[in-house]
Amino acid sequence: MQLPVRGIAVVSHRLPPLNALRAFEAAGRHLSFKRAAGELSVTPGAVSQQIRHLEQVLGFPLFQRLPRGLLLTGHGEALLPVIGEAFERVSAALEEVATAMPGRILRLGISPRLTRDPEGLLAALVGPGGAEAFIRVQPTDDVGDLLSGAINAVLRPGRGPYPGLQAEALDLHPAFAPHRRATLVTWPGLAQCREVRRARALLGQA
Amino acid sequence: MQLPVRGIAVVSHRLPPLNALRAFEAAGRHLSFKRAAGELSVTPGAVSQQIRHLEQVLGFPLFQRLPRGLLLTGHGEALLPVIGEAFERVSAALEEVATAMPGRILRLGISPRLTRDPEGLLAALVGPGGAEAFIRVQPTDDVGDLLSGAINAVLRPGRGPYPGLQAEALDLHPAFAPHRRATLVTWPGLAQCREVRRARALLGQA
DNA sequence: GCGCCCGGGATAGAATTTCTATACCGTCAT
DNA sequence: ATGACGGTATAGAAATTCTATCCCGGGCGC
Repeated sequence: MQLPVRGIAVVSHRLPPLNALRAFEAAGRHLSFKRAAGELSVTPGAVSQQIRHLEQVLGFPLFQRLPRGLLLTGHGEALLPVIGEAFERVSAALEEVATAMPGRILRLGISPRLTRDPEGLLAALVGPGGAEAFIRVQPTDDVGDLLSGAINAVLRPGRGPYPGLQAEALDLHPAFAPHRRATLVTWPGLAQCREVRRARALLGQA
Repeated sequence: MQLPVRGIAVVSHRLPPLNALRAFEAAGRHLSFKRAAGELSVTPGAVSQQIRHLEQVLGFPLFQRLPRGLLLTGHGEALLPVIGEAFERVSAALEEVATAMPGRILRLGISPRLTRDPEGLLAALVGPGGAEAFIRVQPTDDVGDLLSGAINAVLRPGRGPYPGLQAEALDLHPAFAPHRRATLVTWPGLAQCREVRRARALLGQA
């Protein structure tokens, strides 16, 4: 009895490469491989490759490449809402069920203008043990670090604007005194995930 | 600017490993790693590993393992319909848009009792060129070949039953004369995909 | 009661996929 | 004219996925 041969594209389900769909969804939402890469914490080359491969599997282009950014083709426009909603529903269901995903680490920048000791402040907020398991802070307020994928969110003074990003004004926890307000900036694709919501709850006033 | 470090599980989207979700969906639908493997054209060990990894990422079990087959846990039951529907929607959208996925090959068994020359018959049905691009026939009516993943569908005389599989009675194309009816058996996860539908249209009476 | 079959589990290593690093390109702003 | 920007291509590294093989416990047939 012959088992399936690797290396040829057999019909194994009705789905194309799923990681490539994830890259497509993020790139379609941002209309930018560079920004999708930042959100997914990979390099822009990785996203470019994934999309190129997906287009080959499907047999048509999904994007029209511009000098700065992308346009969706008709096929791309037809697919993006469906893929986006599917991922949204899966993600929401997992958020409901998976109270914690051990091993997932939120890399959070905290502006040096807000505290000189981000790790100390974090420890003060969460008490001993606990939250370090899901968050890792570093002293930066450079949105460029967020865009490049070096961090996943950044707490910084100032209101923005932050085009293409999700920014939320927070009333800061008293531990930040004398600072009272700041903005938590993250990727739209991460804004609703559990770790970001927990961070928001920790850093803000209850 | 520090790019993301490989090897640690960073928050990169709200989704766990997508291939593992695919394995979960198939295993959940069949309540069997073995049958899921058959549908996905991988080995049962691959499915077992994928699910085990997914359970580690999520932090809880999805299945209760039995000596013969599986039960879904409460978490597994909560997730399966959502994941299943999400994949269904994605798949349907892709079926709508992707009129052909170059490179996808349907491995079809045709019973030697229906024809001694399955390739010749296939050529007669499709005319020169064309369909070979998506279908590859071999002379077998062994449902075990389907179950093991060696083929994706089988055309055979007889009505079944075929528990856990999708079976459809066909009025055969006159090229099969004197045989007039047969059953096309495939996996439920493949039954609606384009290649299977095209095969059904080719083999049956218009 | 025993032996065999079955489906899941574990592990080592192979194969494939995904990613990074690097250099390149064309366009745009200065 | 030049530098910055975002996409592209490629080689090779790293990670993921898979296969092969052996093992296990439970169920079933004899």
